[in-house]
Amino acid sequence: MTTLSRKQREIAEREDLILEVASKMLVELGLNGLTMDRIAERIEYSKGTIYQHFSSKEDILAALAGRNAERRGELFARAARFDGSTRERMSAIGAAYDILNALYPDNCQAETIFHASHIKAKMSEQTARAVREAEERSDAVLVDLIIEAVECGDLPAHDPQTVHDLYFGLWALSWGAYKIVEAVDDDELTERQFGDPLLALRRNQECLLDGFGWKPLSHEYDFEATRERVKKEIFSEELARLPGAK
Amino acid sequence: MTTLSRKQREIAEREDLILEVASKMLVELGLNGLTMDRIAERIEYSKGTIYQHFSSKEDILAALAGRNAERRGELFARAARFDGSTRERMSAIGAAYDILNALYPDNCQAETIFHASHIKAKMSEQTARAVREAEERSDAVLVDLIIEAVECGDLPAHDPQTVHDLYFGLWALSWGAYKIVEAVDDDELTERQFGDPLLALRRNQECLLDGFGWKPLSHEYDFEATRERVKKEIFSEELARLPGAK
DNA sequence: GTCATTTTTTGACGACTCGTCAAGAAATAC
DNA sequence: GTATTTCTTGACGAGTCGTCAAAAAATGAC
Repeated sequence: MTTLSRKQREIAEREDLILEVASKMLVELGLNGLTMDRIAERIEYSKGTIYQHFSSKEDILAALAGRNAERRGELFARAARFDGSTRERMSAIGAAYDILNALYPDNCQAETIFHASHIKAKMSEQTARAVREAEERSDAVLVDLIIEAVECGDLPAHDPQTVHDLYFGLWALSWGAYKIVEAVDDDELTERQFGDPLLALRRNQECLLDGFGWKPLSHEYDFEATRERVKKEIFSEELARLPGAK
Repeated sequence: MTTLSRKQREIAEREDLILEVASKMLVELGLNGLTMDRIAERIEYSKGTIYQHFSSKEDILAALAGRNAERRGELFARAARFDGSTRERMSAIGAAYDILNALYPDNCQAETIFHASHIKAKMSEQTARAVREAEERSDAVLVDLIIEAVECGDLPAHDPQTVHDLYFGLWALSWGAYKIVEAVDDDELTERQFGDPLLALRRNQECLLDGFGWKPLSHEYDFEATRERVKKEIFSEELARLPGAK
């Protein structure tokens, strides 16, 4: 019994190792730079062993994407439980998204690559569904909070589409902002006189919510202070693990 | 003389042909499905000939990206000349972006892939610069309009960062929205009960501009009507070329 | 401890890709 | 009609993915 579970532990550990190495390699060298031989070399197992864990390169991508979606769902759920107005809780989810990107930038990129490339077509329906379900759990937190805001009167909804629109808008804005930052080189960033894009994102999120009329509006309330509270009260542990934090 | 120019014409035509075939193949089969041998087969020339036009697969991507940025710049410039308030002209640019995506979805995707993958690293600085410059020309139209709106008082700017923030926000929102639509499968789209994502994008754009206080606000003015005017007065030719238009 | 059986690991292999370049084909010059 | 230049070709080396027979390790029986 102990022998068997030890073996299982070893297998699980190796799977983690593969994913860890793969996600770093992906960011370092891009999708084409991520090769099975190279992974095999770094984990000091042969290629055949990797194929016992994952059926293909795409399968590794899917595992990374799913893992990231799981984590996002967990962070979002914790953020949504923040003690404050519906709008403050939405800001908390914004903070959670920032933390996810700060803590696991490589896995966030992996999830994007998984969706962007024609990778899904190459995989089993089962694997694709697992990723999708994790993403749906994460999305549901956002949608539920918007619905709650409408129901309690914080967010006016003359139009039944409002919930969907805002959900889509926040997603597009936040995800788009992070992907732009990744796509644009560092030297191009300074060349185009960008300031802090993450600060710009926060301001745009608040303006978007203001535009939808979600109370309290940003000039009536200090949501930057809320973000600071969120970091302390909910994500202090995660922030401590951040490279920049000392 | 005529002989030489005929030859040059042939070469230019073949270059167009390569790019056309490549962009379609890219959307159809993804970045990995786009192979030099396959392009060669479809254009009925050998691989070596392709390499006389483009130094690598990445170089083809860069050409597609540059071409798309050029076209965007032209469409944006025309939209910015629309006869109306600064905010109406911004909606016109929104319409221009929609038209670009509708007319050349493959090239829009190519530009994204160009930025997303680690492709830039594999190219000559010169080629990368050409793409960047085309993109800067396109961006400048947007930024100039925002500056104009601040100067004429339509857009309040208590903060000097406003111009940059709004530019970044509009970019992230619009680009993010289109990429989400691409990334999500059609069946997933209905499964998640999405409505029309392009309508959702327009509403979010208006709400974002409202949130920034850009006059006139969307409840004071019918910007959907403006979009219709823009389509008729500026982009009627492009719209006629759209597959859906009859 | 030894040997048989099962499980795990390995890396050589076929099929495919990129980019090159010597040799062949075509166009041009004389 | 021939010599020269220019263009085009596809076989090639290097590198990739995923497979699978054979080797190695772990397990079980005595």
